[in-house]
Amino acid sequence: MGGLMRRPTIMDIAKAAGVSKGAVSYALNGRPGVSEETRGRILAIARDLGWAPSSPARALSPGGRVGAIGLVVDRPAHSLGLEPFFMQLVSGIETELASSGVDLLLQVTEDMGAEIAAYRRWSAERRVDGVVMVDLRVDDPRVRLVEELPLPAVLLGGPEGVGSLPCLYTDDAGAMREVVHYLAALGHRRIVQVAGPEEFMHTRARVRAFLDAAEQAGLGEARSVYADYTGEAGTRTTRRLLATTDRPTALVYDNDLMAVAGLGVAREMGVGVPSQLSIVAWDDSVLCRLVRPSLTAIARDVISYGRQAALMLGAAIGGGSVENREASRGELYPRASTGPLSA
Amino acid sequence: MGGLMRRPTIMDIAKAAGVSKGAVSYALNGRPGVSEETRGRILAIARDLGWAPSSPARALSPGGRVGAIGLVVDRPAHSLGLEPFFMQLVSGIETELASSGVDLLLQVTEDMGAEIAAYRRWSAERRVDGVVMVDLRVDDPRVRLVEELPLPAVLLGGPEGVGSLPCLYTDDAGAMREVVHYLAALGHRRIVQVAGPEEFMHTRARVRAFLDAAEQAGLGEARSVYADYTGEAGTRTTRRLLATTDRPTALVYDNDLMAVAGLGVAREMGVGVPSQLSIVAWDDSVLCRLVRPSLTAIARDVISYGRQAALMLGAAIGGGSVENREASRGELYPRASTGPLSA
DNA sequence: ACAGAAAACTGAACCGGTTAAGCAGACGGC
DNA sequence: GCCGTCTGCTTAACCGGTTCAGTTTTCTGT
Repeated sequence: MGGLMRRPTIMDIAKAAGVSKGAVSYALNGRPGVSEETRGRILAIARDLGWAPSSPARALSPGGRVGAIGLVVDRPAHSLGLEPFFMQLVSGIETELASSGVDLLLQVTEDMGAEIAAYRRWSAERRVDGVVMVDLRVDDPRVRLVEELPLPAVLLGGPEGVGSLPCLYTDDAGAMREVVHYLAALGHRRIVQVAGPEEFMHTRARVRAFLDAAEQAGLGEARSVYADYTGEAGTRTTRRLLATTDRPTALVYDNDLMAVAGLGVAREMGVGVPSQLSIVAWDDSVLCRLVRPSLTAIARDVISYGRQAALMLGAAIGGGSVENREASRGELYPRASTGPLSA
Repeated sequence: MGGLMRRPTIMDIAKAAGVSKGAVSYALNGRPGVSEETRGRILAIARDLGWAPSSPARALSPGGRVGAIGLVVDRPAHSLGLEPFFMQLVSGIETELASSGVDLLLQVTEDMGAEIAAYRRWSAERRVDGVVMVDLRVDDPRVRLVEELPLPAVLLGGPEGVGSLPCLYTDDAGAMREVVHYLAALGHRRIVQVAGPEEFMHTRARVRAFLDAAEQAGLGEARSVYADYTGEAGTRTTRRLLATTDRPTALVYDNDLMAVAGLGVAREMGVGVPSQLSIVAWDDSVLCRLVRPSLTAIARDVISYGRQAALMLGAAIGGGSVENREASRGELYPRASTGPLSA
């Protein structure tokens, strides 16, 4: 059940050093108010005792931080496990937090209502100092909520629709244009985007960029269909698309999971990849490299994306006003799933 | 930067209700000491004010809980994103925690040293009330550490090597025997297990069960090779195994990621699945269903695994002594990747 | 009507830190 | 010699809850 020794407090240190607990606090926090000699003695005792500051006690002091930030991931649990994006993001956030001893609270919810409840509770109960929000939506109710809550936040997405909140955004439109031009250059004319949920802002941006770029490239028959990022949706949608008489010759998926599902369907239906169908996945991952043929993908540096988000949130928590930032754009990695039509 | 209104405290409620803060505390916690009428009034005021208890303040009181538990995942970040197991586990843990308002702290580390440091810090700083530990190792240093720390814990794994800590274990050996018998019944004689890292206890258990069952079934040439769960390891190992003259006719992978990688290699090398090679994956996931051919897999109910772990940890935190439990065993789901040899 | 007990509530201490205010002693300047 | 400042430390209040020990009020029994 664990050791019995009471955790040492600054009072224990004070007694051992023969000073008051105020002096100990000054010494431990590197503030003036104690002589260097006393400070050294106190630090040594603290080390010997294995003292560490009580996070709740710190948080309780006026102006104190709880030393934790929150992240809510609102995706169906079974699809989530497969999206490397989130774990990578978590990983990136944590590398940044590690140095400052800040922890990450992760919550997986099944709907937006639960997500909103989580922010409310975290703020009201003082569980976190701030939150990173992902999957920005059109008219996102979270934006207004968090704006009026005492809860610093950084949005991943935007820069439109973020209200007064600082955001970290990527040039999805630019990356999408690159994809379309690449496919056009390979000779594809009937291309379809299997997009994410319509309510996501980044879906909007990508769809618009896809259609615009296609039109500009003279690909009249381009269109986008919405799906929900799950493998099932990828399967269903692809099956439908490939069953038409004038089936598309290239498909662009908004996440890797749907792309892999699509690849499976093509194989099942006897449609050769890339000989008869090219496939591009958004968000690269080991997954794209593991399947055969390996998938051409848009890769972004999600780890550094997470790090930057954590950095910005740290600044926002610190109280400064934070500038919006643009993260590095995704790059296209051509692999075996794309090519010119043959036969 | 967020609303300006100060968070309401029980003192605010006390003033509004014209009682002392002690009375408010009794009322809010459903304890005797206030009349039903006063209690009702206080609750109404609390609701109107949008009051919620300050987590740090609660934790600070003698015997107070911080209302959070921790989970450290010690896997390389890039492979991790793909293992549905962890997200499912997180998801399961959280469904159990949700009702009691307990939060989950997630930390992703790159090595065991960092993991141990995390437990130390969490315990010393009172960040969590307890932890769930996964991937139990042979002579696991975490066991002794956590035993002597004031830090309730539940281990996923065992029941050997868990010291005095409560654990939740699965009958991996039984499931493995089922796999071997299934393959033997299909006529396979040269089977190889691509196992996880040797230092994991569950790897040991599975390897032993695999070899024992194979011998019992008269499959003299069965053997196990260790890998590290990453796609790269799956690729490399499979390539090596399939390049031998007497190549195996069936491979059993210890996780889904390596299995998918193996499938890719087989395809690349022109080895038909399942006509010339059968593949079984441990831990089912959407991934196994998405690739073609779909992978035969051992599926466990990871969500309920997580829930049970959370439940046990809750009991351990509560102070009771917790019985070890056996979680439901994984079941074999035969799909398209296994079959008798043809040709 | 009044003692005694139970119910309702108050006041204060406590958890473990931070920090403003106060105070004694050393030092420097003139 | 005295005044003022600086250093080094102590005291005490505060954060927002919980809880124990009392105190007052109300109920009960005879």
